[in-house]
Amino acid sequence: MGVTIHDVAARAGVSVATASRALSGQRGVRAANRDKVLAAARELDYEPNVVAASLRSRTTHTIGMVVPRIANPFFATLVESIEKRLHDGQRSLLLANSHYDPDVEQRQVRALLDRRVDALIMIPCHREHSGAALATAAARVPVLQLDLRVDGFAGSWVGVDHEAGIWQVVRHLTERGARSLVFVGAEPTDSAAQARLDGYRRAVGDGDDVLLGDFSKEWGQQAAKLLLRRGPLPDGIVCGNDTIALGVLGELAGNQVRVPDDVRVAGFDDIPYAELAQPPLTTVRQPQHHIADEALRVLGAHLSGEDRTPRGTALTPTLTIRSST
Amino acid sequence: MGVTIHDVAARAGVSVATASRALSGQRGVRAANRDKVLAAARELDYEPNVVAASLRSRTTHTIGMVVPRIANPFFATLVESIEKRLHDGQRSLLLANSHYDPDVEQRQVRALLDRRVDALIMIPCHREHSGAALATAAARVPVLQLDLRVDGFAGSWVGVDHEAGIWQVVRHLTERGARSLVFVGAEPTDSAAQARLDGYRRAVGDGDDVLLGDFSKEWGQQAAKLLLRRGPLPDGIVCGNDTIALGVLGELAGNQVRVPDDVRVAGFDDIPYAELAQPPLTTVRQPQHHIADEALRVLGAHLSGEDRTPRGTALTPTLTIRSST
DNA sequence: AACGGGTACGAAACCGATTACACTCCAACG
DNA sequence: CGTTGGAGTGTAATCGGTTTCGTACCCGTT
Repeated sequence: MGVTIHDVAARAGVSVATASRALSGQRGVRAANRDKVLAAARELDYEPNVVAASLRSRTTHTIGMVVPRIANPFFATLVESIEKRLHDGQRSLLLANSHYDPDVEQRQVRALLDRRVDALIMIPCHREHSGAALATAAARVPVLQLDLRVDGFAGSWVGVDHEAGIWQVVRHLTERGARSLVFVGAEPTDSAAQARLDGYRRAVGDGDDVLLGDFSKEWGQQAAKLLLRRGPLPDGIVCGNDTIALGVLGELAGNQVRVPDDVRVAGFDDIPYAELAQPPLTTVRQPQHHIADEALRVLGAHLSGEDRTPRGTALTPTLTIRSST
Repeated sequence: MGVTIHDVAARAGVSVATASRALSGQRGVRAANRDKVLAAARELDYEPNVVAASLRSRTTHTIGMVVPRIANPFFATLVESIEKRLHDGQRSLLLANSHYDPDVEQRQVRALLDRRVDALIMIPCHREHSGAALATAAARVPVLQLDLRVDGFAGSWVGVDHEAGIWQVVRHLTERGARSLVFVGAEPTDSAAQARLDGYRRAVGDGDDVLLGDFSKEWGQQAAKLLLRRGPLPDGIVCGNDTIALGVLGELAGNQVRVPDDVRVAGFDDIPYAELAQPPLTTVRQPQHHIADEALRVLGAHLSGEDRTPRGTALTPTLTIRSST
């Protein structure tokens, strides 16, 4: 069952070695022979067995990717971009979800390494606890951290400058006349939460007002309730991401608070639904396609062995101003 | 480089055959030997080479999945559910994106087959043009269509009863007193678009009013503009999916049309952002986790060889009523 | 004519597991 | 007491490619 390279070689009247070389496009094969092999392959409808090739050549043309939550539209867009570029380069994507659990993440990394992926792209779900998994992976294959990163891990990373993003938001709100601000973010268990919080604190200076939960719409709703109960609203609410911001907007709308008249609200990420919110959400756009491009550029350099020196690349996000501010 | 099963066998003082049997948990190995092998494996930090095992055993413990668009939150949730269940069953997921292009889809299917996936889960992007890819795949491995399906293809399918969903929406709107309805859907290139359109036409009967574009927010906005320009609004707008509905809501809000007072709007899918819309969107909830469960149940039966008879499973979606109606 | 060097090619080793097959041992059975 | 049968084990074949290595050949130099 199944046509093998032996059949192709036999039909072309050459050895399997020559057939292999011809099929993989190596030089050192006379044009006439190469054509015979390719013709034979076509006639027999030959489908190379990638598994066998992987075993001998020790490369699977497969990249592993571990993501905290596939269903998060920001990550999903990133996955889509990466997958497209891999497919264009004849590689495949083994995708795993960590569910924001470092233990699951560790198991997923192990599973991917067992499958002998050529490299690993990881969005580490925890600033500290993702370190172990990342280290074991890095000992075997090139590893790239995407978007998030692990504290003190000396490996490559590609993402955006979260601090700069928050800085832009704060400046924008200040220019619009906001005097009092609140930051509704997430506990800094991952590096983005940390960087955004740091960015906010540095931008605002003393007397900063900060509420921390997680990156969910539920937390946004809850935080908005808290703010409403607490007394007079601030002039502006800086949210740790768009999902929180959407939760905040929803809760405010339910309480007849007008945005941006009564309070201005801004998010982070520019997920597709930010634009569709009522009012459309001012947010910080992450250049996901650039991130994906850059990620595969760096990873490609690591894979080809040209340049294995760890490299951190921070792209600058851009403020997207809409009517919520 | 790397510990092989030979090293483990040598250390345990048994043959590689016995080591292999012990490690894969087959019976026919004396307990004492099994323990020696497992101990040796642990001591040497043995990592089985899955690629070699796949070559010989002709099974990769890998499932391929082709999705029209990963970034679509509905599909992303489905992918996440499937991935979780596969991981629990020690399998991995090779993910591919077709970008709604049957040619790309075909190439992706080929790539997955080359990688010798054990089975294929496919959300076929086109009612007709996806048939060829699906057929070539089905000739080699068990195939399951998810959510969408190909006309006239006699293979298994798991999804929801789209017609019943639309039917529920129409009845709900009618009960709320809506007399005139419009359907804003997508050209029926995929089976869901087709089924939802059919469902609407059947539910409403003659004199139905239908606008067809694609499943994007942009089309929703455009359709809303069209309706506004056209004259008096209908009592209710039935949207082909939530993304369209969100586009419609956005455009209406920008034109001071009140929902649900002036016009009621309903969507389909219940993506996470449906709840966050202003007003929160009435929609048809697809039971994605049930779909994933059922999908893997059917696929599991096909894989184990117990039951290879094609099976279509239509789950019933449930209407989720929110303030947009 | 002898030699050096590069190209083309085939035979065979190799990647690291699984598994077919043969064999031994021992308990159960007639 | 011989026979049967199943459990346990090892040897070697096998999966289907890639890659190493040796050889043959060709061409240009000395």
